[in-house]
Amino acid sequence: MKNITEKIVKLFKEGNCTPQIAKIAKKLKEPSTTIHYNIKKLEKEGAIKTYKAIFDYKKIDEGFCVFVLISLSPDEYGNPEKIGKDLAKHPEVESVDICTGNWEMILKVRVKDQDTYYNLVKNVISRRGINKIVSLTSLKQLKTEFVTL
Amino acid sequence: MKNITEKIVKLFKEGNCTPQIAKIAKKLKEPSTTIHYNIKKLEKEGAIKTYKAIFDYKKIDEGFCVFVLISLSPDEYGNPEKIGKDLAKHPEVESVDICTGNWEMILKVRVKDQDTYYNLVKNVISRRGINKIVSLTSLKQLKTEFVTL
DNA sequence: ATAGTGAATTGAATAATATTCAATAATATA
DNA sequence: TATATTATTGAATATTATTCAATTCACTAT
Repeated sequence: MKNITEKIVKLFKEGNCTPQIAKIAKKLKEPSTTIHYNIKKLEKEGAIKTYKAIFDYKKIDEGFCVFVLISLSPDEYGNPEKIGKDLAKHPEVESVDICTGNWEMILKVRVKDQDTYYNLVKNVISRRGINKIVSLTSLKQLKTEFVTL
Repeated sequence: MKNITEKIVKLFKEGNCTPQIAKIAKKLKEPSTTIHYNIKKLEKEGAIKTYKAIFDYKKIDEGFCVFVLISLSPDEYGNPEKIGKDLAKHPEVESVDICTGNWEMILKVRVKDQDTYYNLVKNVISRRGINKIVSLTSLKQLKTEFVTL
């Protein structure tokens, strides 16, 4: 037995999906060529970044979800994007935002369990330039990525 | 001219996409029927919730993104999901999480601009049961929904 | 070990869908 | 009003998903 599902999940996280033009056409009661034209226009304008799958993360071994509020050390205020882009490279990181307020950065992270998260904090998140972090663990997700669970 | 794009964007937020089986098959060098079988299995197990589009939100008039940390009033501690599910109904709300720590709930919200957000806070987020909120406005998004921008 | 069971893989045939293209219509611009 | 640009659409084609049946694989109990 090949373990294909893991590879599929990985591909689905970033894309490898496509619009259902025929179904959209039926729903909107328009010709499929019109829908096709408008979708391609949205893609060319860059309004649509990609098409991807949304998961029940518990079922793909990523049930532990944490919001990480990050306070940067003052010498990093001038270039928060450098740290942010580094953190964004990690596949466990769902989102990276540079923010206003008491925290300069917010991560949303998905891992298997608390142990895995602890290792991520030690090995990835704790680094020079990061002054303080507050971890808010999600106990229950009611909606993600605009999809109600 | 019909304004179809708005309707398409709305449909794409929750689904109306589908996997690209042929392309995945080529990437993984497996027969497309094998890929098909494995994807359908993931769907039946409920591991895949839906297939949808990811946007450059600035280009679809949702450039203002805020993380809302919510403190519930003590009489709501027993049933935070009621408020959460109500909030999840609103299309501006990308995610709703029940959390540990100083805040019992975290929202991620996307609207057009600060004015629209102000109205959302007044009309939707401020309600009985919500004790205190802290809004962390995203100044720059480096990664969203696992997609690097 | 091995027979038996259910699950996974796969090729061939078919059904469904996206895409291309050219014609027309609508809108914007000068 | 004339002209250029953009949007809509039907018909033809290319691509892709899906179905089905056959085979292989993995696991369990004897």
